[in-house]
Amino acid sequence: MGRPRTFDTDQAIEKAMQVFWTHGYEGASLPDLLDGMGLTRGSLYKAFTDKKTLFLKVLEHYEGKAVASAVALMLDSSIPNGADRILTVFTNSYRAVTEGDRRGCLLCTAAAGPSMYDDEIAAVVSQGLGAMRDAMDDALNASPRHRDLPDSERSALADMLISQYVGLRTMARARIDSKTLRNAVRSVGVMLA
Amino acid sequence: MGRPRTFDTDQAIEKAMQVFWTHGYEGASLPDLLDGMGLTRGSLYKAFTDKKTLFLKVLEHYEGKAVASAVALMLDSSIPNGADRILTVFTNSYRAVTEGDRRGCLLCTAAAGPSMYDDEIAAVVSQGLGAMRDAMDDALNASPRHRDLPDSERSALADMLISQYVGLRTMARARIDSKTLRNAVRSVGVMLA
DNA sequence: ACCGTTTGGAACCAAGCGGTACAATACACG
DNA sequence: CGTGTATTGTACCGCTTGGTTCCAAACGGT
Repeated sequence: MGRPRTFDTDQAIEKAMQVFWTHGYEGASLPDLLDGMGLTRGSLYKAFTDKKTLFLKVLEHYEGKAVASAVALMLDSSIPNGADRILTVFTNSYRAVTEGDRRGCLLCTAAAGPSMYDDEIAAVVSQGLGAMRDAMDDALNASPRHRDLPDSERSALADMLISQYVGLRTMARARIDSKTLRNAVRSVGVMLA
Repeated sequence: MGRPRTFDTDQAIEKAMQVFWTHGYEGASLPDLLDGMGLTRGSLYKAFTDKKTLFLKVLEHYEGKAVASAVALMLDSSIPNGADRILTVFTNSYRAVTEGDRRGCLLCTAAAGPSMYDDEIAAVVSQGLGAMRDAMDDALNASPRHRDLPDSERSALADMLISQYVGLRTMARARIDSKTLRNAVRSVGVMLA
């Protein structure tokens, strides 16, 4: 009963994700979101409570999409060497830049911004980055060169790789020269080889 | 002639730097700055024109201080092995966290934020990170293990290291578990050793 | 002592923010 | 075919933002 929604919720979240991805959390104003999502204030607040709640939904959506696909790639046993899987994630990040996508990673941008002072947002962001890190660790376990490292050392290497990932995507957003990014990825490859 | 300033300009910039460092550029409101600098709107705008101009001065101040000292460390020949100098920069970043300083690096925070859409700010930030990168390259030239690498490979390693640095300091700001940061630094040490 | 300049401080400004209230609207159901 | 209910669009809210203006007070030079 009652008037039915004229928009699809998931689709609206997807569009909101694009806006937040481009502008960041605090950089995305309500008008930006309304415009990008194609709905009005009333509908947005009815469906998503407020901006922060919407952002949390968007973060979940991002994790279920971008993060999950990176994680899946790193667990993909059709690439036999886990180090190659990790390198592919880095290469993909670089290729996004060459294809004109300088938005970087939504999680990494959020991690750097003031929105991290909010505990709920911080928790979701940390969780997403943690999932990436764990997948890297698993991938290292499928790498001949790293499989036999002591657990603590392999785990530490995963920590270094997630940090490297955050740095790379942050610098992509910062419009750092793409040669620098390319070389950074190349060196990751050399290090893992 | 005329009434003299009752505050010291450099000191005011130093205080402004603390505010920007903590809150980031867009996160620092005028009241935040006025409060932290201990002066009023009239004085601030008379002395520094506007917020953005003040931030540019602050960035220069930061580069002349924090960046310059990191660069100096990486060129310090009293530490014979350049790789050790680089690792010290990373260790120092980690130690800042253990000492309760989660503000990260002013440049890295700016790099991730929307202020990078301003060309003047982007230029100064890129220049600062570039100075760090070049110093890392120089330090690698003073490392037995890297001195004899082909130029392109050593340069690519410097690109990877600056990216690693940005990632580490971004994650520090993002309140990522300090063990993760410690392990990332440890792995950098292993990689360079 | 006076004059000119520049300060510090508060009042003020328009614009933009996130968020709310409410009337008009459009559909499902009895 | 109403009637009820949820959604929609809009006008509006209070607050904060960065930035300007104005003036009395404070000082240096003559």
